[in-house]
Order: sequence, then structure tokens, then C-alpha cells
Amino acid sequence: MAKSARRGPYFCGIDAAMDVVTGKWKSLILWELHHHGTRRFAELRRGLPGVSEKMLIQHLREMEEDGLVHREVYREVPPKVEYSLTEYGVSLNAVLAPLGEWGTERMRRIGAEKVSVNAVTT
Amino acid sequence: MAKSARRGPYFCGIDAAMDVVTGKWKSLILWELHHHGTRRFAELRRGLPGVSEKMLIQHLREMEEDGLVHREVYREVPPKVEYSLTEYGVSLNAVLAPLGEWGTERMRRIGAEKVSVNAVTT
DNA sequence: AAGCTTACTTACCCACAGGTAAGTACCTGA
DNA sequence: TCAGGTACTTACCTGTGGGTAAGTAAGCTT
Repeated sequence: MAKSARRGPYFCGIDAAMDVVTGKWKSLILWELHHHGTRRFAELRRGLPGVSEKMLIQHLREMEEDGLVHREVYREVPPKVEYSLTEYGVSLNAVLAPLGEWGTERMRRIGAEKVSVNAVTT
Repeated sequence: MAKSARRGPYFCGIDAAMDVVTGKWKSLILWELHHHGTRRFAELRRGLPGVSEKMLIQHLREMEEDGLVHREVYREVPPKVEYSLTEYGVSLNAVLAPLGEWGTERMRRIGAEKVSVNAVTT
């Protein structure tokens, strides 16, 4: 193991920012936490249709390492863990917003479909 | 092969935008073209220390497919090809700017090094 | 006629991102 | 007593992103 890193060296700022966002589900996790404020592990899993438990945890751990996500453990049974964005994570989400709008426009432009996130009618 | 794609379906806008930016050198190419306006193949290669010719072309082709980059061929010998950003590419770069600043701040925060892009004293 | 230039193309290879699936510990409800 | 829910952990496997390096076409220079 001993992967992780994400400490450069980088070519430029975008490079450094991308390093933290790269990962199939990271931006989605950011989005999910931003919208719900606080989510439990299983809630996140249900909110990201297709994610495997392994990748979800791995990404959450890395984002915690990077200071984007806060992990709150409640010592109960059954276990309860709540994830939320840190200030830093919120700030990242903020600068991602314009990119998100650009992407939404791109979806219109190329007529891309949206993944059905139905179910979660909660 | 027949890879490429980059047509969704996507979970959200960020997802759709990331799809176009993902690739080790794409954001750097965007940056390079943004700063120089127009660059020849070999100039780009020199501007992105470490990039292989294969990846550079592959990325340029994909970005052309995606409408971000314009490729102008001059039928001369030796061959001359100029790459530049399209309006669409420029607009992507614009929304990436805040992300770039966030990344620059992150580099300060974690004390990351910058890749030396010396040489290119041109 | 050999060599240099540019802009690729092609074949081959490896590391790693990410998926699948089973296992763990603990308690609750049927 | 046993399935079910929580939040993971671990082992294993595969696809592919990206690297290396050699080859190609065409004309100019020496």
C-alpha cells in the first residue's frame, strides 16, 4: 500500500486541485455531502448508485487525509459514522461550482444522459 | 480500440466537465494554449516536461473531438501544425481558473513543490 | 545519397485504479 | 437461533491509462 501521497510536485494550481478531486467518485461525494450536510456511510452508498464499498471508503479516507471531509464516529451498536464537509471541503466545492455549470451546459450541448438516481426519493 | 466516448451518462455537471479534463496532461495543455494562444506540436511538447509524444497527440485529438482545441494544418514540408483553443476551450479555461487558484492556495498550505519548467527560457 | 527536420503512428508493456465478493464484530428483532 | 443491519477490511482480478521506443512520409540541405 503506502499509496496516497497527493503532495506534488505540481505543474500549477489546477494540477494541485485536480489531484485532490481525481477519483471516480470524489466529486460526487463532495456534491452529496454539500447537499445533505451530513451523511452516514450507507446513505452515501445509496446516494452514489454503482459505487463499491471499497472505493467509497478509500475515497472518504483520502478526502479525510486531505482535510476535505470530517469523520465523526459514534460509539454505538450498530456502528454509526457521520461524514460532513470541512470548511476546506466547502471552499473546494465553491470553486467547483462554475465547473459544474459548464458541465451541465456541456451535457445539454452533446445531449448526454443523466444517471438515474431515482429510488432515493427521500 | 474505439475508446474515446466521453458522452456520459453523467451523474451531474461536474462529472460531465471532469470527463473532458481528466487525463494526466489535459489541464496543462489547456493552460499552455491559453497562455501562448497558438502552439505547434513540438512547442507543446517542450512546454510540458515529461509528456510523451503518444499521450500529447492522444490528448490533443480527444480535446479536438470535444471541441476544445482547434487544429490548423499547414501543408508544408517539414509539416507544420498549430494548436489553439476554441471559444469553447476558452470558456472551460475560464471556469477552471477559480479551481486553479484554490489549487495554488493548497500548494502553499501543504508546501508542495512546483515542477521546474526551466529550460524553456524561450 | 545520406541525414535532418516535423508531426505523427504503432507495437509492446506495466502499474494502478477500481470492481467483486467474502469475511469481521456487535447487537436487534422475529 | 438465525437473518439482518451497521461500517468496514481483505484478497483477488481485470481494464486501461500512460510510458518507451522504433517506424513513417516528405522535402531540404550538404
